[in-house]
Amino acid sequence: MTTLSFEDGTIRVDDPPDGLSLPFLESDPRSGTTRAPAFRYAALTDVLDGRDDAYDDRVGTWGSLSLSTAYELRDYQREALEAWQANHHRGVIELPTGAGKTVVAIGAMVARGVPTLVVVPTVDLLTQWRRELAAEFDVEIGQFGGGVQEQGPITVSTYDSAYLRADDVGGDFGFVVFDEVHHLGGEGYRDIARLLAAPARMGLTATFERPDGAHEVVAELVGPRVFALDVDDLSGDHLADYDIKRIEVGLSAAEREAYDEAQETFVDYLRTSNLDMRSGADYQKLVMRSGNDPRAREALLAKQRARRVMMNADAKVDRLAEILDRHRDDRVIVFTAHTDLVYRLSERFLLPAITNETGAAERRELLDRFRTGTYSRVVTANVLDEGVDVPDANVAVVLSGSGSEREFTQRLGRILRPKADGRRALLYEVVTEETAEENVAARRRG
DNA sequence: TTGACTCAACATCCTTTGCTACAA
DNA sequence: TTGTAGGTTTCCATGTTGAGTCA
Repeated sequence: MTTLSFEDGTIRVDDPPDGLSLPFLESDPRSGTTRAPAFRYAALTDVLDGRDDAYDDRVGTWGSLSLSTAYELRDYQREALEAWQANHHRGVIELPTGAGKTVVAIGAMVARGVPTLVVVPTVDLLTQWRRELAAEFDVEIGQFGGGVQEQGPITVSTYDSAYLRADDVGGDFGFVVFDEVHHLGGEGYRDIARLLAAPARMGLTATFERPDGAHEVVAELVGPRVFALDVDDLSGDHLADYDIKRIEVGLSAAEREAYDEAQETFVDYLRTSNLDMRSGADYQKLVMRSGNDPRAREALLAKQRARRVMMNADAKVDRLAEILDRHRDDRVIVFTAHTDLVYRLSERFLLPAITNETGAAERRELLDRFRTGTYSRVVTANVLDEGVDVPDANVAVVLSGSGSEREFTQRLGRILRPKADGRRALLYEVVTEETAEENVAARRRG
């Protein structure tokens, strides 16, 4: 009889029925068996069921869990859950930060009632999920990551640990939830989803699409986007109303000279080297050339000098002074692109700073003080963009940033938790005029 | 257990012009 | 005609994280 079993991230098929031919089924001459990548398990059983072939399934033996929740889903959360269920328990749900993605996943766990793996990008998120799940469910919550390797009926794992464990435990879960699922498009991380057999799959993110197009890979591994709401769909109702104010500043004479000089070096190289610069891929080409072409390298370094000048312009610091003054009674988060500037601002305005160099303990204490109101301001580069539970603020100042739509959405999301007094949130975007930053800013606004 | 360290992985990185092939 | 997409061969720098190692 045909037998299916999980083996090292694959589904091993012994004695396949006659005439069974599937594009993803490969014979493995070394062991004399037939195999499929584990993530094809659901498709494989669908075909076998359709053919009325009797088979012995030793993969889907994870049993069931009896779970219940006290959560009352909001309308849109219920819709999201139903859309996912209607798509055979696969797919990505796109909801803005603060819209309660976790709750949707909890609803799905209750509905499925099978051992579940939750995969998250950071240890911080791992802790949050564990806390939430432990409060909600009466089962042991396991953990892979942060120095702990304990499997439970429901287990929360970092992407890194999941990558290391997937071929081993990939047959133990009937449901997998990928938080911040856009990470799954990364070259290495996508293997996690390939090595898991779980037929039910849910991806959660605020920004599904990736500039490199890898969301298509994610859609193949987890399922297509089945439900999406953006910030504007929920603002005023479940999220705070907000305004975006764009402030343009100029460069000083010295900065302008430095910027123009560097930019000219860059553009000049493009002109004389037959290099079009229309997409990220073209930029990548320049990077490759710079490996053995000194002129290309010089052009690239010049471009970086120009970026530094425009993103860290002195006038931005002056403008920040005014903004901080105007919002003396508000809770403000200041974002930059470079850590240098974070420390410069921290010194000048006596702002608590958080960067990658800030240790875990110090970071926790700082955010705690921000939460309780001891601090009303904080300055950071990219640390607080994602995966950290950031206390509520109502004013964000984006002094500089990348052209990433995702980064912008995440930063905006930091001020959108509904305000008790119904106040509107406010995001300042400070842009250096007559520089490439105008393009950068346009790109991130989609 | 903690802290300092190293390493690997991931993400971003984009001028203003013309050319070609192809689809609508 | 008009508009739009076009294709790929290991990597300049900066920011950030998780895992692993060692004291």
